[in-house]
Amino acid sequence: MTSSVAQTPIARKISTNAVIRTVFANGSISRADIAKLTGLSKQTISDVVRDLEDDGWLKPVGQTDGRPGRNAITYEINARAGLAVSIDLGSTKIAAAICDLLGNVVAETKVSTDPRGGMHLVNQFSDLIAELAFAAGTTADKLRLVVLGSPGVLDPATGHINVAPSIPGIDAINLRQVFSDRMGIPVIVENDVNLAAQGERWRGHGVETSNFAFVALGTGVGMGIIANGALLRGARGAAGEIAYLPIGGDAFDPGGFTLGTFESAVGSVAMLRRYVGFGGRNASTVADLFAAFNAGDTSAVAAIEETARLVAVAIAAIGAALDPELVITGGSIGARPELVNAIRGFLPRCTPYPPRIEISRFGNRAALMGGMGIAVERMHDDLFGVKLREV
Amino acid sequence: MTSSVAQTPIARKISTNAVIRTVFANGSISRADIAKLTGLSKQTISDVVRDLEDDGWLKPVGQTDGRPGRNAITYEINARAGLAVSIDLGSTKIAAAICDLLGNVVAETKVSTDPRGGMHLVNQFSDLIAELAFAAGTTADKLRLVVLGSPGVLDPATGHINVAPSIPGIDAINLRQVFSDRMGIPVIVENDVNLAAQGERWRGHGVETSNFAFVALGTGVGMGIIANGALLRGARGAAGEIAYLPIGGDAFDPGGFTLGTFESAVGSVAMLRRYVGFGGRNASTVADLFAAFNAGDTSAVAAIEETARLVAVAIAAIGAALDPELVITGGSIGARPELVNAIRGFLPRCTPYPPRIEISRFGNRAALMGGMGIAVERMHDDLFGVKLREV
DNA sequence: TCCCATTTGTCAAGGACATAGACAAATTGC
DNA sequence: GCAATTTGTCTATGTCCTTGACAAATGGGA
Repeated sequence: MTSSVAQTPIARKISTNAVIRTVFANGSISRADIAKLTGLSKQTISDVVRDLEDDGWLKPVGQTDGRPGRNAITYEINARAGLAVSIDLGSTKIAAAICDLLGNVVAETKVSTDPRGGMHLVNQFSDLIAELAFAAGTTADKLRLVVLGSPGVLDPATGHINVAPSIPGIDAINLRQVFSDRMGIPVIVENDVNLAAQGERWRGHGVETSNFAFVALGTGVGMGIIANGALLRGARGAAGEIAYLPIGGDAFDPGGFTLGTFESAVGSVAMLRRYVGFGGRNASTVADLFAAFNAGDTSAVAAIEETARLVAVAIAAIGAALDPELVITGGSIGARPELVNAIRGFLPRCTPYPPRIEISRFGNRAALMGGMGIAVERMHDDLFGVKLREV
Repeated sequence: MTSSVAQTPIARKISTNAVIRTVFANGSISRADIAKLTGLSKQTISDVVRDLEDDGWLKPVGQTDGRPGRNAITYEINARAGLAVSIDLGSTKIAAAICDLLGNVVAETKVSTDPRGGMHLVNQFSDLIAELAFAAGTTADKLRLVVLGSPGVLDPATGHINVAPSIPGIDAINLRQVFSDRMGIPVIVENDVNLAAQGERWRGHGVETSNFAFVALGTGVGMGIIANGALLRGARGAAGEIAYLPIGGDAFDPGGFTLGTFESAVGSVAMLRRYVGFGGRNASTVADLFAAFNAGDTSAVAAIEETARLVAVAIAAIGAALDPELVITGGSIGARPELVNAIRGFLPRCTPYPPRIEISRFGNRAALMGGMGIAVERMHDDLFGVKLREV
């Protein structure tokens, strides 16, 4: 960066941004082609590319040839110029990865969650990051950003995790603040299902659409919403908390009220209870239940069909409210094709405009992917974004 | 505008935008104060203000005095420099208004809808606009934009109204295109409930919040959603079509399926049928029903309570999906405080985080207000907006 | 009444950034 | 080897913004 005295930085910022975006979109490209694509003059492009190369963002990678005329030097993004961390905090496992400016994974790992929770998790995160940095051939001080996915409801403004029943002590500290202070870099905290939705938007089934929902079905249930191309968090960060949908039970029943009417009806506990209720005797886990289903156990078939019926009604409700083009399912139950096929069967019978249903492309890495997507996007914004002065 | 050869227009555009926004936010203001607020130099402000005054956007209105130092000339937006039309097309009435750049209503009227529909409506609109323009002391060719609110589901991309059962022939033509060609200015078509939500966001109960829903209850039911501060339309423009919520009946019942399960349970027809079912004999209209309620008719009380209970469940479902801070109710039924108070009573018993409930500030003018809000916003964008080149 | 501090708004000089066009350098095809 | 083509730099020019000097206008106090 030229150390200008803040004279007219905006024009150069816009030009720089256009150049970077063009290189991102086209991969290896010559200055002449950048000029053609951006509509800026050759001179301006040469100046901007020189600055970007001096600062390490771009690097020359080769030459054109085979066509008449002088050969051009081609440039690429220097992917290593920006590294960030994505962490998916689960109640039993922590997954973490380092990715570069282009979103390539340069190191990834997975460990058991420290059951003591609270500050012990912060220690675990920073150890994990040091290991990953070493594996990636760099050091932690070269990292620019951490995105942390966590279960629970969190305040969109402060990042404080208000409710996270499955992880002890995490709502007692401001995890974002503490972790950020420890690392010395910004930390973004986001609900894990919201991250999964972002992951699908970034490189999964959601790349083509701006309106979809990610529905996670497992021990608990949750939803991440992409609307108008952006994550929808709601007023208190509780958008997509479909555990409380008044479906599958009496909304005024105090039991369903506290646990969540819908979660009480379709969570893994409910499925197994339903199986037993139908006379099933061969399953004590959800995996057993699906095995029984595939073996033709009529109680298992009935339990799964009934669950699918309720999920279809929930998707109908979501469709009436949000009109998504697509619903992506994930989680230990939501990723089962047996269930999803059953849902696909019920859906057109309870809503006139059924959305498409797909199973998550990333399985249990969806939240990790989403964190990387957010990290890459945020790095681009921070490094090359054009911010108009707020009046 | 100086007729520059597209050299570096972006910096001046940004400065112009900052000046205009500052004058909008502060009303009558001097150039020196604009400079202080924007952080731009006095010289730049003088240049920009001169251009804006030459082009008619700003006008000098007075002088400061009473303080030491030379008096400053104060400037204001020339509100008349931009006029737009808002039309609310209903099945029985058409409301229309002309507003200026500041959103002041300069002419307003209301007529019966031409029952022949289709092209006859386009004729009616253009006649109406000519009348309004005359009343406002101007002519139709001075108008910049029309915003038209209509019932029905419309395609966000083309503006074509796909479903509008209560208005004949309107789905057979591309109303936006035909009307726009007739008027020679852009026409924006939007669902009327969406417009009502925009109206509340602009100058109603929604000014303080970025996440709320407008629920219209009347002959039919509908919802407009403001999420992250913007209207949420969904993939097919059907977001908020809560007629199809699987609440108040069996979602798999073919009857409720086609008409809409929720609408079949809480629309005005359903309310009156419910009243009769409870033994009521003194109401043939919704107004009668509320009169009977206020007279202590137990059947009316039961019918309205049951309706409120179902609406509360629907709001619980919407809350679980969207987490709005506020739900605004409107429409002939939704505007009744008797019903809304009953809803307020039920809501905390069926959801742990009940949103606030308010009755629309604008009654049956909500959609008209929303149209004006969109028109003003769009005029600002068109006239002073900064558009970066799309790479 | 007069003078001075204060504020407004213009003028002049200078820097950053963009464009256009000329031109040298490099490459392919005949 | 030469012409055509393409790349990338150099030069000239113009817009836009900033800073600092300065004239003009005003209120308050001696």
